[in-house]
Amino acid sequence: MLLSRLAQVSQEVAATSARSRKTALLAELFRDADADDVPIVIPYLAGRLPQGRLGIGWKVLGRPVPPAPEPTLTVRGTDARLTALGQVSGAGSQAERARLVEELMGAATAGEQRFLLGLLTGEVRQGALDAVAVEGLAQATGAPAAEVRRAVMLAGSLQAVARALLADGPPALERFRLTVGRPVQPMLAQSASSVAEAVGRLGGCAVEEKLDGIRVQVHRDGDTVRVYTRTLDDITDRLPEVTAAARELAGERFILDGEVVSFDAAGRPRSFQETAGRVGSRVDVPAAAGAVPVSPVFFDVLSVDGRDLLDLPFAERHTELARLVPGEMRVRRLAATGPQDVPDAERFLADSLARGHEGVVVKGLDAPYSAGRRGASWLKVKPVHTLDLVVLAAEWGHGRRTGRLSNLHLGARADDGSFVMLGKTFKGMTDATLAWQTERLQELAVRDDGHVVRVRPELVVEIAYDGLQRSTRYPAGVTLRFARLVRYREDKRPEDADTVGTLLAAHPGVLP
DNA sequence: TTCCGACAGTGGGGTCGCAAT
DNA sequence: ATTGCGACCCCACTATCGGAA
Repeated sequence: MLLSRLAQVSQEVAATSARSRKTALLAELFRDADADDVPIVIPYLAGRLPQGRLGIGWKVLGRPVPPAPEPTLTVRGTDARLTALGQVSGAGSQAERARLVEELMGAATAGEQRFLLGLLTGEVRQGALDAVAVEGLAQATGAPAAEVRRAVMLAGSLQAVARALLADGPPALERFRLTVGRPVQPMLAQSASSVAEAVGRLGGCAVEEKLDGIRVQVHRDGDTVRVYTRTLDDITDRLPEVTAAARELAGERFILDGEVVSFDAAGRPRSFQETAGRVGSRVDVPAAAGAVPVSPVFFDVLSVDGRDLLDLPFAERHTELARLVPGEMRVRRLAATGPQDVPDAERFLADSLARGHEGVVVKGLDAPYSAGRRGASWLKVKPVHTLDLVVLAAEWGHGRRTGRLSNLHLGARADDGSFVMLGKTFKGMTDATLAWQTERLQELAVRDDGHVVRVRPELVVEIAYDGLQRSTRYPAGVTLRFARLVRYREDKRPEDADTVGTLLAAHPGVLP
């Protein structure tokens, strides 16, 4: 298949807002593709590179290259060039990659160049990611969409399913079963604002401690253990403690779901930053493990001794989990049966926070394991803090926010009356808010460099956040975690904003 | 007809590893 | 040694489509 065809369809998909039309366009494209094209076509359409990291960003994509007059690039040829490009390493590699990019761009027509640029910079934005591709694939092959979706979750890969489907048709879906050693997309949680709300929505449920670490899926088949992240990357080699822990368990073949965290000598969880830094360390794992040892804490089991447990109710999966994993390696939990247990659940949440954890997850006892879904049967409850801060500047938005001031720079008051930047946020804004603040902030503008508009510090915003974390970037040495706008406080003046001092006092222990 | 679940989009901060300076 | 960049962890929230109620 020619790249120009793909670029053309991508543009058409982006031009329509109707999902049914997007699906139809993709289905038509898939019907014309070879099975071997599809593992490339699908990630390209989602704005993803099958190679993963390539080491090319804005800096390497520098100057424009004259386009080719006629389309000659094929999808597979382009992929081969990018694969070769990704394998360049060592001294001078950046220059060599830049040369290869220029060569590729020179072979592309103007339309193909636009598409490739979007692909390489992650700006494809056509409103069709994997979910729409699944629908299109179902339409193209006559397979039921629900079965395609399930196969994708179990395969952990849309590309693999697409190739099999286009080569062999709907019967190929049979081959995608839960398999030890092949990661599946993990089940995710939605948020609830309180324990009472969560319990009310779920009825019979369990309340589990929410640990602030790295989600892991652990597969063991005899002596072989593999550890995968939420995005299904294999991190086995970085976590020898997890492999050792999995080998201690009584079962020979299983898949467990849990969180990796680090506890200090006193048994309190280390901060997310410390745990994540440890898990990210690849070069000298023994040294990193010595400084910050981690422990797996499991909360679900997907498979044991060849039995697929995904469709069992959570209560039954937990029974299997308790049989396989000793209590000290399982997450703390409270069994609840309904609204009468809310006071117990609230005490459990308070206790979890006192122990240094993030909050709780309330889980319906009847629910199956919905791989890859942000299902309504797992509800996380975390405390939310709020502050009144001052808008110091705003950044021009991208994509659908082009032409709108979007990302706010947030400042707290200092003792001398100046303002200290604590971080940024673009979350929590409706289109009306965006329109209003674009107008209002431009009235207050003192400088616009085309990216950041600095303003007189006059507008007060109420900001919600999940906690304070250390920062080397911001002057106070701290920044807000997951800051989002609640509302503009037009009733407040900058002198009424919160101070750095009160913020630090509210979160003791964040700074040494 | 209205409601609501699922999806896509818009980016945030931190840390690590690699190459360039 | 330090700096810049990209990848990959954690994540909240809104708008929209289209099927369910």
